Amino acid sequence: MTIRIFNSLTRKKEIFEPVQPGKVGMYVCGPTVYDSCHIGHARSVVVFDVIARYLKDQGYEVTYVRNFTDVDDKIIQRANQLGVSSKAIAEKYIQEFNEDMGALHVQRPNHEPKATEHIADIIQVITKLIHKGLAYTIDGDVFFRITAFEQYGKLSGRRLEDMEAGARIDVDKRKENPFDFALWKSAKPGEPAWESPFGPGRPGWHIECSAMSMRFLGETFDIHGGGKDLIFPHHENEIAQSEAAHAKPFAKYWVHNGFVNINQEKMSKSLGNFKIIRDVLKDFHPEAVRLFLLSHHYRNPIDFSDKTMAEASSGLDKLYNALERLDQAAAAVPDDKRPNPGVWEKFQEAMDDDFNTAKGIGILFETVHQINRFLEAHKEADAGDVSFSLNAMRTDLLRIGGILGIFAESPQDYFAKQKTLAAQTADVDSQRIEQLIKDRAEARKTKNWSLADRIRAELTAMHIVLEDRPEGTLWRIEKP
RNA sequence: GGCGGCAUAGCCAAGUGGUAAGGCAUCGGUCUGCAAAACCGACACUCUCCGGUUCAAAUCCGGAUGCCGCCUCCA
Repeated sequence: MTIRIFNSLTRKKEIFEPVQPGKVGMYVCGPTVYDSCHIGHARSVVVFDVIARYLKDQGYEVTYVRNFTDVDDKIIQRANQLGVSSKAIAEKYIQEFNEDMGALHVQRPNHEPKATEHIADIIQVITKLIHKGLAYTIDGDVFFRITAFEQYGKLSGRRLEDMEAGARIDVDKRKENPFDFALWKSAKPGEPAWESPFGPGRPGWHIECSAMSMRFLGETFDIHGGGKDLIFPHHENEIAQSEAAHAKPFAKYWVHNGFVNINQEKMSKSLGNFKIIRDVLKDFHPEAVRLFLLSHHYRNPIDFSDKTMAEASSGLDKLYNALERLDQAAAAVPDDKRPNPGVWEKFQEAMDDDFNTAKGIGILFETVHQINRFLEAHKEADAGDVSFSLNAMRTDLLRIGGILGIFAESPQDYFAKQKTLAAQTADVDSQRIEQLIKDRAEARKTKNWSLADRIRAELTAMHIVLEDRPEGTLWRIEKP
């Protein structure tokens, strides 16, 4: 099996060949922990979660590292506003992050380093850069000298000359070049600081990833990931620091995920259209969120809205329905572990092509369709060969679910949870509804259909939908 | 000003040379006292427009139009 990955560095799909055969080192930029995580963070984390899961499934020994930036201007600012320590802010939001991602069934990386726990590593890299003449010190600040790294701009595809024309930020006049960036920021009153050979201070943003990736993955590793917005300047600067310091290639494959828009608008603080993960999870099942995020190719932008989420949610219902039918049909049959040639292989093919989860999900639905057709055609059948293929289908379905991070629940639990979710979301007088349903049940018992229908109409006007089942009448809020 | 991306049915979306996956919605059917849910079936002679390359293009090249992102903290 050959995996092909779109490499942002070359802007081409390339055949994936890890530095060490059979092993994958993967570093993904995690959040700066100064606020709650939004759906955009979720996308990045879920996308790389799936990539890690898939590589592991394919037999690679994966070392997955995702950092927390826990010292930074925004954290300090937030801490000062609230009158607490930066550390307290960072810890609060790291915990929130872990809760949110846990709720989304995200598997933990092998290492989740924090910048503040690797100050020594960071100082070491900076020292090396200074010794090599690639960085310079001014009043306790240390800057990287970008002109000393000839290939600067190779990831983002921009040249220094072009950028200067568009620069519209206040330039620190002390710097040799306006695009030189801080490796170390000298201590200021009220800010966290560490001792260093260059004086007390704290690390700049970019250097932590160079230091920590080297600590856990070595000087050259396989996959470096993050959101598209990190390409410049963050990843560009990481490359400059790391390759200049070690004189070796940094990451082989650069993988960047696209943005999440909200109702076709860019999500931003100023527009006030941030969607916090915990709010989304109040309305939707975590696996519906995953299915939504993975229904689009990871490099394309996606639009988050009630409509698109509701669609993903319906889709997940359909998948769980099929699983439930399959469980019932296959219940009496001994499990056969033989793989079903076809379904899993097709899914694998999709994933091998730059982790095309959207295509993979299409295959999932196609399979569900086949299963339903089969079940319809063999309603009475329980013959051995028939059951065998069902079992194999089920195995494949669950294996695919294991990559996408869905089907973690039994269909029964899933539908129970969906119902609770719907009831919580809606503001209804459930007592009154229950009473009306009781009245209708009476009417139906005496075959008073006209009264029964009147009650149904009344409930419909209240946007309540009824489902008469053998075990009783269920009700739910009409889907928007 | 520089760099990059995208334009596929009512909507979402996959598809980088071989004759348009999948989902949602809609319509028809099975089921039901009627419904709902579930399932089955139907649903793009065509991929923004114009030109070119090719036996063959949604897919490659050139141009036009429209939308978006990055160049500043940002997943």
